[in-house]
Amino acid sequence: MPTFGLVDCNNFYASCERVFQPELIERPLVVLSNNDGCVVARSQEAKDLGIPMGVPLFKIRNLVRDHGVEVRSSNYALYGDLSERVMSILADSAPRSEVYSIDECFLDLHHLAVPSLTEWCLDLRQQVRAWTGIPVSIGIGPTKTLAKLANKLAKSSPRTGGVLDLVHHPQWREPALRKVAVGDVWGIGRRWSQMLEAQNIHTAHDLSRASDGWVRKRMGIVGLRTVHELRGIACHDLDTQPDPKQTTCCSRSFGRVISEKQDLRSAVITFAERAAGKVRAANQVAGALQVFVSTDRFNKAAPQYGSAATVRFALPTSDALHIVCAASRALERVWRGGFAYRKAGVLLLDLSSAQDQPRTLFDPRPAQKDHLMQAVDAIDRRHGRGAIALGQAPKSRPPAWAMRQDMLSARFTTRWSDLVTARAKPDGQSIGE
DNA sequence: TCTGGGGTCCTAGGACCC
DNA sequence: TCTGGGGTCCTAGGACCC
Repeated sequence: MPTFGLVDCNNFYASCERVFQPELIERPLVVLSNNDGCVVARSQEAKDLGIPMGVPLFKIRNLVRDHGVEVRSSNYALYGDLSERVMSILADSAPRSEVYSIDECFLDLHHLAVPSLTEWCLDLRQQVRAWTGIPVSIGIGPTKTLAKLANKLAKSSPRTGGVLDLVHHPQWREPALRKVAVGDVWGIGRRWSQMLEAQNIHTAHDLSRASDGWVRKRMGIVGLRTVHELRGIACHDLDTQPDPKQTTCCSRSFGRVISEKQDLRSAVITFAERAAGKVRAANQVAGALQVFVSTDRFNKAAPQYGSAATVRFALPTSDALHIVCAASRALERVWRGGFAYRKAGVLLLDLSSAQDQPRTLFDPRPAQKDHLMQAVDAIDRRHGRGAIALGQAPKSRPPAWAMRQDMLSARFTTRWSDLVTARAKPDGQSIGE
């Protein structure tokens, strides 16, 4: 029987913050989205206070004040780095693995010759914890969907010790399905959850017993796969070599609204440069570009406007000069004066590998241009993103559209200046700071 | 006052072709 | 009064994920 393991970091962003700020341990802690807008991660203590996922910070101000909740801005440099460390341990542990998200990894545990898979997973948990400081839970199932479900239960019931195996304990499968709400099943989002509840389907178990025909009609082939997976029929294999990306995006909400074309332009140009950098890092080229802008959708009093424009390149490119020029032209098409803009973004579309591009007889890409971009990328790698920018990029620092990040912790692992220092106390007894 | 960013897949409908 | 069938490609929108 196929045996999938799902390793999921517990309260990942909150756990990352704690690794280098031990004063946060056992305290209610939330991490915010960009612009310090919504709660995107919570420590267990914060969950216990009833702080929901995704709630805007201003709606829980009283809770934060009354319970001394610690608040941090998102620190993706830190989370990304710790994620890589966790994932490299996991990749070494199993013959095949799939990094599914910044805090999740599927493992192929099928051919693992160990006496007890549960014991083996408990050891792996310990190892990740000891080497990175990050706590994880592990669910095991005959399908990815059941591994996800087992993981959820492993995390929520302490007596599992953080590991639940539904492959070698098939008798636990039905009770497990009965315990999980239908909306918590992997692949069942808000809309389908509402629809299913209205049909008296409340748990994963109820859903697993729905008829194929009905599911196919109401939820399409995607929903049917989920139902089959709940029954133990694997529809999704491990994706060890994820397909190269088809699109890449760089977009932001601004720290405040913007009405000047020049400010919007500076944002769009910066996003275009960053998106171009991402595409070059993946050794890809883009066939087209889209710029989108919008006003503040939450401010019902203000006049609303949103638009997007697409520009196709004559030849696929990753050259920042081409991409910025195209973004600038696209902005001319979507810009309308008299609105307060809150968000903009640049999408690069139709990505393909930089290698297998057909060359044309009149190829307008001199090799020198490639060298210029390589130099730009090298400088950015050495001195940090944005160290070098096109002449069109913003001069004001911080730019008018800058994000709010008022509670940012240090880049403990990716910046020399942010390293934690350990120092022996004068009495020589203990290590502090 | 204050509400994230970056992706994937599927489906339906229209344009167009033979 | 009567007006094909089948295919592809493209796009927009809707569902989902973290």
